[in-house]
Amino acid sequence: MSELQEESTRSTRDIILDEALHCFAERGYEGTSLNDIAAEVGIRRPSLLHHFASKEALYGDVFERLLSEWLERLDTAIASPQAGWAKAELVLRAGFDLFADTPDYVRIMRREALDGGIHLGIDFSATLRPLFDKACAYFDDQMDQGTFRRHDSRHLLITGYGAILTYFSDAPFIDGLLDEEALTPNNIRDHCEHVVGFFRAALLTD
Amino acid sequence: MSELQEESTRSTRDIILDEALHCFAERGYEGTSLNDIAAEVGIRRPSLLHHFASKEALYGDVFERLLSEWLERLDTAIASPQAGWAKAELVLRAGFDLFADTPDYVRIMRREALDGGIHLGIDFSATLRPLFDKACAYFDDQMDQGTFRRHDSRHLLITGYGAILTYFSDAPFIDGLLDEEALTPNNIRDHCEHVVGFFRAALLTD
DNA sequence: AACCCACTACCTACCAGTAGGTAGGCAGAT
DNA sequence: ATCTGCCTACCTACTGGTAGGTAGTGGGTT
Repeated sequence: MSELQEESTRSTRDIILDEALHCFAERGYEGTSLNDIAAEVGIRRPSLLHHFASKEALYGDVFERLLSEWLERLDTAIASPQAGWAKAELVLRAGFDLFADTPDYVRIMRREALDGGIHLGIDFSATLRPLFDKACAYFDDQMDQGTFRRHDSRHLLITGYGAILTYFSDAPFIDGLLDEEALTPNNIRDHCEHVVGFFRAALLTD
Repeated sequence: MSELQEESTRSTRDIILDEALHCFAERGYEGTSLNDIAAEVGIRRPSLLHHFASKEALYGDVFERLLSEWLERLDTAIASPQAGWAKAELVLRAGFDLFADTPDYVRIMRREALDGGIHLGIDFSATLRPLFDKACAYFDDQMDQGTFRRHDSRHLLITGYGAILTYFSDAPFIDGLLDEEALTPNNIRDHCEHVVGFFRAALLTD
């Protein structure tokens, strides 16, 4: 009931964007046909192409929403006035919350990383690059000060990126390893606590 | 010259398997057409279908080779008689070498994890499950003995899996972050050393 | 009030191109 | 003479995209 009401208030364009995100995340760009998306929305393919010029344009818009939302949420976390481990933990948890809220984004992001961004006109690693460099500088600074144990900051960040993202992107596979659903709130929290504890142990010398 | 000679000695079937692996890894199952593979081999699509009953069958055979090779190489590493951190490091490095030798396998594996194994009749997480459980038992044992710092062994392994695999699977994306090619021997070695050092710092209390 | 006009959102019908897969023929090796 | 490996020609199903038509809406004008 409330869902119907919600659908009637959301614009068709937004509904299409949401369903397209889900389809692309689930089956990839090539694995998703415009018919699939249109069917999910409840309209015909030509009607969908009335709102978006082409499949590529639709995909581009989906990805643009992703990047802007991620940048916004991560930027506010990074801008926090804390320092030392407290700040690293805060950003780590912010990233975790972000991914937990938008697992479809994580999966589509990973697919794009796998494909090297061929479906997008833009080079999206360039978009995330400033964030990456800022984080590198922070870790280097903390390691210079002796707050953190010495590691190669760039490889450290890539390791962290992989450790967090994988849990969400490979959820179907992890389900099979854990014999339970990876993406339940409880299991997400457990994995978050583990990663935080793991990074704390690796970075702090106490 | 030597490549031509090599191609003439390898059976057509093996050449097809190699090219299919590469195409599937690069562009995914849906993103790869049988024409693409056939063209790479230098034959027509119907000739390819003379060797493999269908696209699914070909993909299944590619994946079967992957799993058997991985299991074989990891099993020998795991069966090593060492103990404590030495053994963990040995397995870590064995995994790294394995992935560095077969980056196409890593990418196809990741795609399958993303898709939840829909292209395979088998549940491949079940195939890797015994290895996973064995590794869990080892870490639990070491942590009980106090050799390693206490962590949740299952989440620890998933974190490690993500940290190592991501570097290879997302290489195109990481290229953009590092401003250099991720998969050069030098950079692979650097990342390996980082991951080993990172895990050592997280697991050992010294 | 009645009419007209432009506009939006949708539809059916169609296009060319490509997908995976099949049928049948042909050349060379055993 | 058979078998193997490849070929061309063809099939059906489906892809992204287009053409053209049709309801319904909202604002002016008469």
